[in-house]
Amino acid sequence: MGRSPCCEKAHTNKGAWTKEEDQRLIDYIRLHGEGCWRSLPKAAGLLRCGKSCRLRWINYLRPDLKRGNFSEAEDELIIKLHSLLGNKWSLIAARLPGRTDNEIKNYWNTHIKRKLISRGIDPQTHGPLNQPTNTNKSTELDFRNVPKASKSNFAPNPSRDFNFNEFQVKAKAESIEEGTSSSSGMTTDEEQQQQQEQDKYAGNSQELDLELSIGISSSGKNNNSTGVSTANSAESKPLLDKSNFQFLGQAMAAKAVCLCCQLGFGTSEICRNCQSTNGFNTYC
DNA sequence: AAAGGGATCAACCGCATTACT
DNA sequence: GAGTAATGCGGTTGATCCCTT
Repeated sequence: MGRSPCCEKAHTNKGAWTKEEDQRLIDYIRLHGEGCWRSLPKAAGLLRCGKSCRLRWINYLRPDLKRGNFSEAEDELIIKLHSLLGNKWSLIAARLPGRTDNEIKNYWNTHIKRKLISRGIDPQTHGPLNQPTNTNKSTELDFRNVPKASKSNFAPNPSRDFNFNEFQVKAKAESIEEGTSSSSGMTTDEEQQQQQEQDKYAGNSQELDLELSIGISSSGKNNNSTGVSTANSAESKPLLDKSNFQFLGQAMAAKAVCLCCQLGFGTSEICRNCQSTNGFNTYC
């Protein structure tokens, strides 16, 4: 059965908001607060659908919004967050106070993409340009492509978290190593320049403490305890729901090796933190 | 001054997920 | 558990601005 429309389209305004509409929305939210967007337009006397009101408030009218140009630091932060999170604009926006997901998305598409391309960096993969997009390595876990995050259940488990930054830095280092293999057809000078940009970029990644972490459940008791989270956010949301976790599990199972070793902190299939009993390995 | 084209950004659309009954 | 409503998110569109010719 199809879903009913979110609003009575025949009786709603569309397009740009007028000052009067803005004021009505602001006044109403000041009095009653956010929430129940579906009933808000009627209550506020607006001929708009709830979605439209919500978007207008979040992206434009909210008092805590920071208007104006993005700073260089914000640029770099967005790039780094995007390399970690992909097009999860809402998650990225959560780490940039005063900026909205829509704003960041637009800014990415209009400015940062070009900036990265001029640096010789692929905006989607954050690897060198002209590199085959297929990163089909069994040991590589690409969280940028996991399905949309779920809001349910998957609380981080600090005791078993690993540092996502270290993971990312290693991934960067690997991609740079590949970039040096001179398969791109660039001249040596171009390669050197690109390499310098990438080195700078990878170096910055190390400086940035995003406190992004991934937690792996150590017991079957609570299978909701696994997730990637943005740990320093008051409203941090886990990135992995059940299906994502399945993806993660598959990726790890693709090569039976412990997490430390997957991340390059160990040299064999099992590290000192793993347990081996009766021929079965329990990976850390 | 006008036309054309690219850049920008607010707003919309459709889908996914969650909450509720 | 199934169906429906509400909300949130990411991709896309379209109006407007600005620069170049």
